[in-house]
Amino acid sequence: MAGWGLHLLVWWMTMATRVVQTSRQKALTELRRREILDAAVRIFGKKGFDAACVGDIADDAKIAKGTLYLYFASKEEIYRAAVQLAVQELQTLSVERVAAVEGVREKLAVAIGLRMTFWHEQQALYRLLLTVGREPQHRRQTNELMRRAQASFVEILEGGVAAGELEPGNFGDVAWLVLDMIRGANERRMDRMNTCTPEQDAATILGFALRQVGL
Amino acid sequence: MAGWGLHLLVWWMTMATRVVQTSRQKALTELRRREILDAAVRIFGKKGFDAACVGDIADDAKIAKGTLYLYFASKEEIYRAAVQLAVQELQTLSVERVAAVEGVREKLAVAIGLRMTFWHEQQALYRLLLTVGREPQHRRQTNELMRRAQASFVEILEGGVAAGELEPGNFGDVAWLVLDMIRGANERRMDRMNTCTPEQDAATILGFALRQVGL
Amino acid sequence: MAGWGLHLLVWWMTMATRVVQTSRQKALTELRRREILDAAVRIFGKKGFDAACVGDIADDAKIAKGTLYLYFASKEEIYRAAVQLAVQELQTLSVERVAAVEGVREKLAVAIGLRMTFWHEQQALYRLLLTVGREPQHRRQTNELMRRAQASFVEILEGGVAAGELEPGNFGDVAWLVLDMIRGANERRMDRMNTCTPEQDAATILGFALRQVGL
Amino acid sequence: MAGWGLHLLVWWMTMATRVVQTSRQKALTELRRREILDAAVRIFGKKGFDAACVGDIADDAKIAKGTLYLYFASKEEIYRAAVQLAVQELQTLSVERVAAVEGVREKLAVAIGLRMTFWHEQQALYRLLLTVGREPQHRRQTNELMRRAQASFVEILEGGVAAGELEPGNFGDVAWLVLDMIRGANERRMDRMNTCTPEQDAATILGFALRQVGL
DNA sequence: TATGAATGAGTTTTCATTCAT
DNA sequence: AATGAATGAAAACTCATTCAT
Repeated sequence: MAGWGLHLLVWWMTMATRVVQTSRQKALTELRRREILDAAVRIFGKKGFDAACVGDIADDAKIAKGTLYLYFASKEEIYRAAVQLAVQELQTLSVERVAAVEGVREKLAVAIGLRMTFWHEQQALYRLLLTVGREPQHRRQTNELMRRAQASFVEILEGGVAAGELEPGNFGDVAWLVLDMIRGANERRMDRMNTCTPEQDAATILGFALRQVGL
Repeated sequence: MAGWGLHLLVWWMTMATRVVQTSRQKALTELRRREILDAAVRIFGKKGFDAACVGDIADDAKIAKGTLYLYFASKEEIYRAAVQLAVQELQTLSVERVAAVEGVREKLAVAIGLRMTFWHEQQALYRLLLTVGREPQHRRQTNELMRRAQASFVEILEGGVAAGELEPGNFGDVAWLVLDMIRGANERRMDRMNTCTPEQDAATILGFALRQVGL
Repeated sequence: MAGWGLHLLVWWMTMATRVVQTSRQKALTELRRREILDAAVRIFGKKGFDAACVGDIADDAKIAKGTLYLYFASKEEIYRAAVQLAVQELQTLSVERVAAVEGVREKLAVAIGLRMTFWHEQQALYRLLLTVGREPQHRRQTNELMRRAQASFVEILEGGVAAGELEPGNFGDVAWLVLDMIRGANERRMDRMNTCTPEQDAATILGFALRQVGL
Repeated sequence: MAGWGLHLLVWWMTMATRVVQTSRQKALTELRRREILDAAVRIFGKKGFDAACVGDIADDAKIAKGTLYLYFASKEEIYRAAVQLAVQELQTLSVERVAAVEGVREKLAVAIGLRMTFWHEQQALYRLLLTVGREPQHRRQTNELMRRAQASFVEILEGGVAAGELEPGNFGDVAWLVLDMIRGANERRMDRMNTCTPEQDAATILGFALRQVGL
């Protein structure tokens, strides 16, 4: 009974301060979404999509289960948003860093190195992509991300041709080669089948890539 | 009493046919197991481990749900058996075919080509490995299989050194390179991101590999 | 294929000797039923009615599951037959032994002592009555058995009145008293809450009973 | 910023109502648990442990199957809680009422009478103890309860010795006698083999008991 | 907006009974 | 008469999602 009276009061005060709230609200909402996604990445990465349950994510994010559904429409949605978020970050970072250096060799080194260290630091998220991302219902999204990553490597190599540093060639395959190797090295490190540092792996992969394009 | 004589006769004949029965029975049992595993591969491959339900597999195998449990103790068990079966087949085939040709170049070509076409023909099963095999609970088994595959490539390359066809080198990394690329090419074909034939892909990968070892 | 030819032959020989068989068959059938019931008592007694599964009983009886159903129509039926069998045995034995002695005191001693030792030796069966017999679907049968047992004690006591050894009284209650105590003592022994021998318990119960009827 | 002030106010009021909420919540939870246990007692008592299914209990309690599992971890747990609850109630009541009267004779009369009427009013629960309680998996818990009940009767009798109302004797057996008879009478009433009122039965049993201890 | 109790469809697994051989 | 593979109905339990507060 007292509960309701209080609720009404709160509601009234909320209304009264709505103008101030609005912009703050938006920021808070965004913050909450981030917290939830961070939790989701940790939990999905640890348990896989099906084995992870919404309650686990809510607990990890320190909110109630029902609250999750104020920010995301479904478990699926959470997954998709989590992946999107991380990949966008990587993509932005990559474009920026690659643009900051000169020469194919350097650009390749930066792009490969960034990917290796980024995923190394975001193991939970990478695991998520590896497992959940390969499941039938998420395949399409994952492929789209891969395609974009490949395109960015092709772009670097073609920039090299334009600058006269490189002979023209079938760069599509080389780009895939690089991505396949980054993925392999990452997985092996996560599964402890690989004792190199991310930097050493990056160097090896760069070496392989350069040899393929004749540098 | 004629009765006892008869009993003995019946007993003897029963024993006599038992041998026939037993072996026939065994064959039937083995057949059913195979049918179930084939169904399992199809269903797991299509839906992933968790999303696939035991009833789906039973339906696909055209038997009752309960019957499954006469042949396998659990869903897990079915998965493990399905993977084991296929991988054993590939491994045996690989060893045999590789031994049948001479020279590193040839051996590599055979090993890569076989893997590409084998998985091309067993797409459902490959999908199974890609998805289910990466889930946390199956990681260990999958890694073990990968490790064995890598070892077989290293062996081929070291055979080349022994035969004086190749300079010694760090073949471990090259072996992983090859496996990573096979995997990438396979996945892309399954996801229709790749329009080459398995044979063309195999050729590309062989080219990359040979360039890395200096042939 | 050979299997069928053999089966036909056996069938023919079976037909040919049918006359001889008939009576033996009956005896064999009865024997099998007994073997099954013995197994059932062991298994039901150990696990309870629901937890015991038909396969366990078949295994214990060293026959195939399907064969059970040639002798009994259902699990229920097996249970009922098992109880019936044992109780009939006890009843027959009791009547016989009680008739063999003279005097209320002696007859009571024999009836109580027999029940104590009988159930002590047939613990599995007793357990069966205690657990399964109290379940709703078996209540009626169990009650009928108890009623008969009570009647036999009343009969002994009334025989004493007729012989002038005892004053008339409400023997119904005393008879129940005796049965309740026998049951209690039996259960406690099975559950190791009681360290007396069955004979000591019988003596205690007899003492209580005699005091109640004024002997 | 007014905004922060508001937040603090809301936080404080939330805390303030939380105390009220919490205790109300607790009461509701306890209520639900009771409703479920009542339903469980009815259903278990009617069908036995195995035959009763969780859905039946949920239906009877007018909640969804899943809701049960918010209050109890398993079917087993529900059973244990139901028995515990009732027995605790009886035990408390018994101690209290027995302490309220003077003299062995009176104390015995109260203890026996209470047990007879309590179980008469709680037939469903008594049935539960009789059937489920005797099943192998619950034997231990049931025995423990019996042992405690016996001890309470022994205590009454020994109190009589201390007060000089009774000669010392082997009260253990007499205590079991009383419990065995209470049980027998209860069961017979439930099975309609007995037409006395609980009070008449109590009187009969008291008479038997007093005669055994020489009163 | 935040909560977490409630829901019920859906999952794996068991087992009494049947039936082709 | 004997077998044991096959069946499928049920059971216990889980969890994404909803909704009253």
